[in-house]
Amino acid sequence: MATIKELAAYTGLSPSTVSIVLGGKAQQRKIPENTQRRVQEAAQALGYRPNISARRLRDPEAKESMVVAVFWAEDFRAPMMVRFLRGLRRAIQAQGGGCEVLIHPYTCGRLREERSLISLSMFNAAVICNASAEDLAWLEQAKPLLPIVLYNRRSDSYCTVNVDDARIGALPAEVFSAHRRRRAAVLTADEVFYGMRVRTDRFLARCGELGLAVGPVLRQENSMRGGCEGALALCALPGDERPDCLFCASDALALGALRGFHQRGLCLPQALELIAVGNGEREAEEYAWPSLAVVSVPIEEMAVECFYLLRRLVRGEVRPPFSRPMEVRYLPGESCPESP
Amino acid sequence: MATIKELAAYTGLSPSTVSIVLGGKAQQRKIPENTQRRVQEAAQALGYRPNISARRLRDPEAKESMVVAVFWAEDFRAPMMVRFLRGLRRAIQAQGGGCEVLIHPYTCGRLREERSLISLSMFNAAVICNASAEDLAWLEQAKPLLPIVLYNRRSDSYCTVNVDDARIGALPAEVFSAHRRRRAAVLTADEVFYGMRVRTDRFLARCGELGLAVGPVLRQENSMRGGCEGALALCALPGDERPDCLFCASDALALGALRGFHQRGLCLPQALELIAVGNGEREAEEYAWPSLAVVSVPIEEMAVECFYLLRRLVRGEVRPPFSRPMEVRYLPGESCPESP
DNA sequence: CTGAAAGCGCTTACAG
DNA sequence: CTGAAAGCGCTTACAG
Repeated sequence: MATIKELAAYTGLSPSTVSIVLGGKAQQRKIPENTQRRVQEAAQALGYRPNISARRLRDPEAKESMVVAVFWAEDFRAPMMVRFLRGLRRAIQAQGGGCEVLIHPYTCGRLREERSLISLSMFNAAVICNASAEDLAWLEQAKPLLPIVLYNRRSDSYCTVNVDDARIGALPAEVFSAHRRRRAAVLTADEVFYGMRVRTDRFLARCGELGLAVGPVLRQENSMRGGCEGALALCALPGDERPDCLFCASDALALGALRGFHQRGLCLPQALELIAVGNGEREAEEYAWPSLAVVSVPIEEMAVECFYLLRRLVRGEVRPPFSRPMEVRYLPGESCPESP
Repeated sequence: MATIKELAAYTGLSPSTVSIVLGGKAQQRKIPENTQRRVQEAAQALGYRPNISARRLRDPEAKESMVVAVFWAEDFRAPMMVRFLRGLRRAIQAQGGGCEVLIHPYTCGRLREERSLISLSMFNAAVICNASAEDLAWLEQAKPLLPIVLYNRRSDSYCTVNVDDARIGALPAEVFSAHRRRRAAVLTADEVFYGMRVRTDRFLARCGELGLAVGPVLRQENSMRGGCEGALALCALPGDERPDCLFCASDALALGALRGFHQRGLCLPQALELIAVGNGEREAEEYAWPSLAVVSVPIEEMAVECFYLLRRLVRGEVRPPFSRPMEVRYLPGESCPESP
């Protein structure tokens, strides 16, 4: 990678002149066309690429601004990143900017391979989302030296922003019970983090407490396809094993399940009430047919809190571990209406 | 913002020692606990925040890596960013990494306010997505000095990656005509860029060429809500004005329309065939009920091409303007099956 | 155990 | 019109 110094040597000009031309200030500094051309040709010939860090180091405006990395799993959870970034953006704008967002997609379970978390020279702080148990274990031991907030995970040594997973599981059970449903089923996916298990377990336990029978707990790929297959499997059950209410672990599963139920002519909510964990776009839930009843995960608000927590961490105003709990809300929908 | 030098002055230590402690190398350099504490306390007291640019400037690994900014509109198009980032990530991984992605949400029409495009000290190159006519006009005149690729826009002075908007409009007309449909309608939204108008105009023109009557051209908010309202409006038309085929300008509009048609008990594809511009997640199209027939916009592949073009631009291997055309594909679905 | 010095690549007064 | 010098904030040999 050529530097300005090298271009200077190559052209026989000084670094100052080269810098002026490359910075687009030739006009105001009255550099003749000819000199400009020499510089441009040299840049082309030597493959010059400006060093952004060096430029930034000199830029007084840039000094105030900090860089926050968002680690997000590059799997079925990718679409949820939109909601998170929306919240993050909101928080940054609310403080008048001054924060750049660096996206770091990563493979779940391989957070340890992300050198940037160790090198300390890529960003000021990081929000780590979607961490697996392995990733968390590594974090507990590696202890990166920069401010970190974990999104929707528990930790004894980091700052975290959390939802109450037990509540997410209990709520649907209570609604189903109030609606006098008799047999509940669960449509979920591989438990990529501990909270998912808590949701399912707590749903089942609460059903038990309320006298609801619990039908099958189906585990499918966390996608619409998985949801659709799950629904078809439920419809294939013999009549007495068929549930009349269903807890879906994600919007994707639920939306796919709607298709499966349509295919089989099963009528919601009459034959089956459905409540999903609302982790997708609200509009997709509302304009589904039937619209989805959800226990809504406030992803945008959680992103805002992640940012605030990070800021307090950077300023030394909070010391980890610290957990910021967030409320989940139950939003009825046609798949499980308020007054059935 | 305190610097290491200031911490050194404050503690009476040298900048070297402070740096060693702050870099987490106290152990290996045998700095006594006590000195460490002094440094940490000073950092706390003075509100020290490391300057990432300065660190990066010294990091030999970081030197190779470049920073690409993605400008994306923070409006109804936000969800499409997921597909774009997926493609970008794929391209970066294919070349073995060495590229950071900076997300720059912006307000459409206000690109001119993005100082980072002028300052040159924030990133090496940029992909500008969703630019409005105003934004494009500004770009043509302001001519930022860094490598820029425009996503899905036309330009006389920039490199661009494009789909054939005329083809996107013509294709559905041809399918409807082959299916012997008689009256076509359009459900679209405000034309936030020129290509959208081309799609609609070309659809209408092609219908005319093929002898298809054209019913109303409805303009709604580009969202599921808008789509739903559009569908309800279509159903409210008197019988002889009601279309039997519909071209939707986006997946969001189409998915919302499906709900509207369900509400009115309109049967797809019998009563009405529907083809959408496929700009959303493929899975949402396939698992809709009925599944959507789409003219698919290859967003991921376009992102890959944006990256390649940017790389060639950075290396001086291509000179703007240059347009990379991308193929669109027609994917039948239940809303407009191959053999009706 | 700690410090003085050099240098990463760049830009900007300042001087000529 | 162009160049020599200083300095942005940091880390790392090197010396003691």
